[in-house]
Amino acid sequence: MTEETQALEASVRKKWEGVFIATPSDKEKFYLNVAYPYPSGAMHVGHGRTYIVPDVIARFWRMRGREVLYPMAFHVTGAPVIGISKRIARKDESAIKLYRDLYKVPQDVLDTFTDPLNIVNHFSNEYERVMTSAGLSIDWSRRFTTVEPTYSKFIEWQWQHLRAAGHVNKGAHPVRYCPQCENPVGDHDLLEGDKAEIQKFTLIMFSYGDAFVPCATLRPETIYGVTNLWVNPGITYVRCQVDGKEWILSREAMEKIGLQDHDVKEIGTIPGTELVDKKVSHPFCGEVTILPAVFVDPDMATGLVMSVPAHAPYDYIALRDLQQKGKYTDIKPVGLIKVEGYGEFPAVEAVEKADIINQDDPNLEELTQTVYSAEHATGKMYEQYGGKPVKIAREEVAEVLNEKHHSGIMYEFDTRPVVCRCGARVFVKVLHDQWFLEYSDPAWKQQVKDQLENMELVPAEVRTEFYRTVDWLKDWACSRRIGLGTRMPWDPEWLIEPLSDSTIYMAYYTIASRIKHIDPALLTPEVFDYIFLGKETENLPERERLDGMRKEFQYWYPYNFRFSAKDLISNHLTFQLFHHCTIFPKEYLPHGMVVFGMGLLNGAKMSSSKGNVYLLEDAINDFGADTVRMFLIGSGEPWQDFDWRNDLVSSTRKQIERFVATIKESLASDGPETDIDQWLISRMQNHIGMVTKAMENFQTRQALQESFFGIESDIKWYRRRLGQETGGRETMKYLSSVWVRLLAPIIPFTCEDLWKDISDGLVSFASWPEQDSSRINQSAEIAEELLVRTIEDIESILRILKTPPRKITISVAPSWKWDILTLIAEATDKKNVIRDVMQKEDIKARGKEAADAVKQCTNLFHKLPSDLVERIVQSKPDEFSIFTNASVFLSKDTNLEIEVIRSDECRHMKAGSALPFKPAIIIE
RNA sequence: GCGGGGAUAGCCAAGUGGUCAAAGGCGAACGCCUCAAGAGCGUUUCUCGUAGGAGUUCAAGGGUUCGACUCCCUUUCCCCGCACCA
Repeated sequence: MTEETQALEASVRKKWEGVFIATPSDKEKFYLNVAYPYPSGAMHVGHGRTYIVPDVIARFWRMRGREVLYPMAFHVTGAPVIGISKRIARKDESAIKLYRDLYKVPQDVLDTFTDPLNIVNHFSNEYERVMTSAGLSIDWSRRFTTVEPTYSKFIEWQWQHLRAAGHVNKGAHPVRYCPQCENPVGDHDLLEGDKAEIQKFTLIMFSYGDAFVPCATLRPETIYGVTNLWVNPGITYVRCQVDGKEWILSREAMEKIGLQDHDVKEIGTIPGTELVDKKVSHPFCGEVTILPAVFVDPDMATGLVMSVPAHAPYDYIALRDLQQKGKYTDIKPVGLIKVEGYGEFPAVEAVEKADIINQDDPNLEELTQTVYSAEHATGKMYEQYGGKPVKIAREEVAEVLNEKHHSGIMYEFDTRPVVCRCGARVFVKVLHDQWFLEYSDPAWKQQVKDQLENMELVPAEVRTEFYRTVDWLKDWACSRRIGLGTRMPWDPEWLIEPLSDSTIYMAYYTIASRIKHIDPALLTPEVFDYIFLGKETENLPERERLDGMRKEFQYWYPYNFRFSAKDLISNHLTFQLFHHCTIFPKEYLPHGMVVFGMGLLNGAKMSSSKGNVYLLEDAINDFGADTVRMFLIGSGEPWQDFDWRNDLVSSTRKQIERFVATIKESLASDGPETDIDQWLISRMQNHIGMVTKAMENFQTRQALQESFFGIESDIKWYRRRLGQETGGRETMKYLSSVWVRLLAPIIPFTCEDLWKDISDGLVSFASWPEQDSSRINQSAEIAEELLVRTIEDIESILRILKTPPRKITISVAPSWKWDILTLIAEATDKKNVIRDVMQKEDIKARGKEAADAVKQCTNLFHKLPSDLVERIVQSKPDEFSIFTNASVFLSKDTNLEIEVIRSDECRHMKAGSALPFKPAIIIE
């Protein structure tokens, strides 16, 4: 960025200090907000777009005379910064590198990062500073963080309402858990296994004397087909007391079970070999033998497997291997499921058909999948086992087993290993006393769906995704042990989960600047009930202030639009609807949402951990804020993914410079007004209309295209038409004033600076240009259109002409050809129009010439844009005088002599081919 | 795997039945300007063409239609989400 730009931006920033503070007024309001950032690191250009797009919209509506509120706050609740501060405290290389080198945190500040609050405080300030330098017209007086006592009071109030509405309930919940960190771990905390899902196994308890041998299965309905158990003879199993009963299982399994809501105590060991050939029993399959098998993994579930050879390929293979050695030949598969396309023993058939040789065959895994999904999809239990579809039987059998036959649940990952960032193995742990938000509640879901029905969603395609998310949402565990945040008001052992505390804060913005002046201790639920719900209670404190807040809330709410990237559809954006529906009355429910695409950097995903980021501040320093803004806006519509490419940005800078030069030149212009001015002014009306419409629809890229390149190309033509002359004084003034205002939302620094030479006040608050239909000059536009098209044709001919040209003759079509075109254009029956036209006496009289003309005109009709045909047919431009008037220009432009004639007054054979709006061109 | 959204010229992207060889921007080439470079301006940028035209294109294949980038079906590939995490 040049020093000049730097100085300009600094001076404009000064002018903007404090001016974007939004205060309720007589004007209509426009309240937009964005998902607030979690300030754990520096902003990159991807964040930049997230906040710049809404800023463009905010600036647009401000200029259209709305009272605009664009607030910002910081989400500092949650666990990530705690991990970061720990890593920095223990001098973790990669963490320090990231913060010191990439985010450029000064060493003395970095030293304070051992306290997580210092991290978020530091970056909150950075965010505000960088956002300001990007020109965001944010009302900073409403800034807050989510750990301020005042905000916590607001959260407590919200949660009491949620609980009163019956949406918060207690339960147990399986989570990924790191024993070393003593904390649940999320995807981003994992070194390995981030795709692993928690599977819910049913433990089938086989009796072995007084002890249980638990086998874990995903298919409890197959218990009827169990012919034996599998044990790994190579390992040593443990005997332990689980909830007072003796179990035999692998050591690994014992440790896992211990995390899953069971009281576990080891009492001895038993080698796998000792279990071989022992009998176990279960009421559903009788007495079966334990057989040896090497495929049994002690680290998978219980380390003991029940065998259903009729329906499980692995089991069948293992059994076959033994039987081929002449052992256990009395064991026969027991079929229990009828499957389309298979006989009595699907697994047996599948294995034999696929020529599986032994237990190590790599195809076995896929084969198992095929058989399992076939059975799940179309399988039906045999009559003696209930006759129900597998899908249903599975649930029912599990239930019976749980209730009457000591079965339980064991959770296990579907892929392993799962490893925490700290290096330790991650297990499934069942957390007790978890609080849940019951998003599964159908009635609550319905409220959200009803609200979605009334909402404006941009782009329209996201609507189905929202509905699907609502359907798909299950209960959400909303309490945490670790992290920053607000405590559950009725159970202070727990913190409120960070996504759950950020659902209605848009309402808090409306009062954020005023509530700061009240002692948090006074902020009882009754206070918020009054502010947000208008519910009176006696002896409310600070009544005057509360009234002010109540008024302000009523003025701003509901918000008009919420902006966010599309990855938040499946959680935050939908959660906030649930919460709004519960807390607020109908008239305060959200009005609309705009969903953004994602950002790429030089074609690759932006990722701080991989170092593939470009900091917004660096971008602004390198190119200037307006260039960054214009590039981001121009790279795609908000909902499209965009790619920041350093190599393409610098041309944006040049475009802005070109714009500035044009405006300065225009303001200095003092020529007389000519006919062509009418055209330019007319075109401007067009652009104003288009830009306004695009902005109203959040099509910021379209708005930029129209306001920048659309106008620029008109100016090019205007200048070409003027030749050496200077532009008309008044026209140029008008153009400058309109153009600067149209671009002000996108490149506000540049426009603010230019505006001081155009009018008083700030362009940020200047009125948006109005389309003035009285200044639309149809005939001027048509005349120029005709000239442009004709020049294109002339150039096209000159290009392929080898002989040097001397003179151009333009021959315009006679009026009877215009009649033909008009008839064609106005005909309702386009198919038979040729015949109908030829019926006309005066046309018919012209014979073949007319027939050809009809054909050509039909052709022309299809080739020209339909709105243009309509306009020219209506106004019937006088082509002869248009070309005559422009002949000096044409002659200069082509550097050739120009003659304009009427085709019926010329004998040149080409002259007769003239058509309406497409004169014959004769170059000699 | 499941759900949602996509695939248009070197790149970004507009375009939902004839107006389309397909807007606009970027990039590139050439010309003008200049001592020169850059900027600026102009032209070109699927192929062919000594007259404004013709031919082949809009992921691939098939279909509907007088006519498809646009509607339907199938396939391939890409992006987003799949949860306790911001």
